[in-house]
Amino acid sequence: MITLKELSKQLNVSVSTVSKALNGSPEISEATAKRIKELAKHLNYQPNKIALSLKSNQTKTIGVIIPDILNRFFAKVLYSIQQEATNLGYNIITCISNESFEKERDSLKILANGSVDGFIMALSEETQQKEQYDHINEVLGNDIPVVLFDRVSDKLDCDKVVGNDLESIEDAVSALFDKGRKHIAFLTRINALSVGKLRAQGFMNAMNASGYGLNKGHMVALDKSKDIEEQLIRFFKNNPEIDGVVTADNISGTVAINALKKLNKSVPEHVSVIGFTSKTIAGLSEPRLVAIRQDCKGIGRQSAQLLVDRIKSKSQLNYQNIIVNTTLTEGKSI
Amino acid sequence: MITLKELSKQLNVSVSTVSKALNGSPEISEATAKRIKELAKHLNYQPNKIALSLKSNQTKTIGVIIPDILNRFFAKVLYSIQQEATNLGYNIITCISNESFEKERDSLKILANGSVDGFIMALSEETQQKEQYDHINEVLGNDIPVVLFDRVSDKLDCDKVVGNDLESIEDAVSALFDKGRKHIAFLTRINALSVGKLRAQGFMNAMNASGYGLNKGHMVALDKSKDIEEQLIRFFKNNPEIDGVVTADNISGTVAINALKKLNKSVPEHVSVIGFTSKTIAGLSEPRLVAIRQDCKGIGRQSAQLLVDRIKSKSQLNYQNIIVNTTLTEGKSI
DNA sequence: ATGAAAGCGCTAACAT
DNA sequence: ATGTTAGCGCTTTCAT
Repeated sequence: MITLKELSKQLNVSVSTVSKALNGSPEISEATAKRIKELAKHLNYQPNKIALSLKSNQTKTIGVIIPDILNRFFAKVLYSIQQEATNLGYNIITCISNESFEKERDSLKILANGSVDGFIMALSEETQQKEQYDHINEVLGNDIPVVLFDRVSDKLDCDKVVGNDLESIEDAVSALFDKGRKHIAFLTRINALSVGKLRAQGFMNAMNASGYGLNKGHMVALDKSKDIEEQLIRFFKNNPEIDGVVTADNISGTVAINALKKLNKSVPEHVSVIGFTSKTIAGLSEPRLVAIRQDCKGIGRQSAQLLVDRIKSKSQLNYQNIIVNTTLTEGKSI
Repeated sequence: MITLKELSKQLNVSVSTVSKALNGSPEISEATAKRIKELAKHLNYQPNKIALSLKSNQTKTIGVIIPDILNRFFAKVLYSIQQEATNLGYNIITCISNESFEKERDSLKILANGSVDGFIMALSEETQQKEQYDHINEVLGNDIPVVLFDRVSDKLDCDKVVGNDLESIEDAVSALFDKGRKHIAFLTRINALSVGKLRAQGFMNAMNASGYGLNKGHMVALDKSKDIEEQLIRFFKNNPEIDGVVTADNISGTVAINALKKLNKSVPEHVSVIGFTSKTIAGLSEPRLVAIRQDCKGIGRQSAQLLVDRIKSKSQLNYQNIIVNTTLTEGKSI
């Protein structure tokens, strides 16, 4: 690894001269500047990032903590964050909490030791259940900015980026009404999450606002530890009147289609189904699932921009709450 | 942020005394050590990572470069790397090359400026096509160790961790033979990749070794830019004798089942299908796809261990080539 | 136009 | 047992 010292030695000038020349300071004569730059290029000199960080007290890296990398939503947001961060001159350190409170807290603590300039994160499921946010407030209290996305909490005072979860489910239910469906089921595997609750609320709002009223028996909180398809088959058997399905998570929609098929109910002739998932997963079911799709790219981009703005402004005032719209993908399931 | 200096001031001792006390040096008397430790804990002192890195010339972080985060294989390996790295006291900085040579080269270059102690990476598709490895050899030449996994190259002299790609396809074809299948198709969307080539070779080996011989017309390199299902329907129509399918990538298996259904061929009665994918994706098809499954956890763990060993040993000798076995998942598609 | 020196936070060899 | 000092690689103020 080649350093300023090394360059200065080879050229018989001082370290500070080299530093200034390389940084384009007008103090240095053109002639020496040229010599220095040439040698630096020739030796492929790269400034030591660590030394720069120590000096400037900023690392130009962002800590990203996501609950689950196998979830396409988080994977896509992560990719988008990385793209935008790169554009803005930042690296990212990624930690996966695996929905665990402890892992989330530990990751936060480790990275808060000067390794990153700020955090972008979605709360783990366990954190949202416990409603314990001390670890995050401590970071915030240390003047390290945090941007929360998707999995957020009212109890936390910071910047946030979320989808329009509630409205998107309302719109989906409306779409089912438009197809003449009346007995609509709401399936969820994410009842414990903030977004899960919002989506459930959206369903209740839509049903209450309709003439048909809300039947709580048609809201199914699936047990993730058990076979989803079995649970759905049982539900559809016990509730044969169901002619429409809307789901809050990224897998129930596909499984619902399979379950209905096994009961000889065809989609969309007998039952219409709208899921909450990505285009790719929606394409794996037959017929193709109509899905509520998050703008992952938008969420990632906005989160990164918001955080970098916050890092640069150094102020902790006027926290923003950005809402990114969902879209309904094309499909054959309604 | 609280520093050693700050502690030393508050306790009226020197910085070095504080440092030694906190690091458990026997030079310091028990009494003062206790005082120091107590204040440190009380003030929640955390050693500054950046300063430590500058001093020790090691960052205790690993750069991980993967081609595609939406690919469950890479996502799982990434998670496993992170777990193992955490155990070994390392953080990870993740970069997603998005299958681009340039992005891969840039990421490597940025992180090689002292930001990481070593790399774990899978080559991007473009890199494997171009067979251009200068950027990696430069890093290696700088004595920064690199561990390659899955997407590797013979032209690169470094540690490697791969699955038993060739044998796993051979075994899958054998399993189809055992079911009485004779006209077996090989589907791939990853013909350009090193692993794709190995898997194709495995298919050819198996067919050649069998009494049935190899029909190259039964090997289909799918065009990723076009609709996969359409391509498959056309292929199955033109080759009605096909009674067995084995695939090299993580999505063709599911799509093949759907395509066969549309042609009123039932799986597994008329055609047997074995895919190359994760348990979760395999579970989304009806009937459940039998799949060759990589030991992602093993690959990640071994890669991390190998890299950390290499970092610690400081030697660049006796590169290892670790092979991690695949397994065949249960399903109903054969 | 160039260089010397201090300092970012830490460790460690070397005094005292 | 405690303190002084130098140095990791860099920037920057203050001489010269």
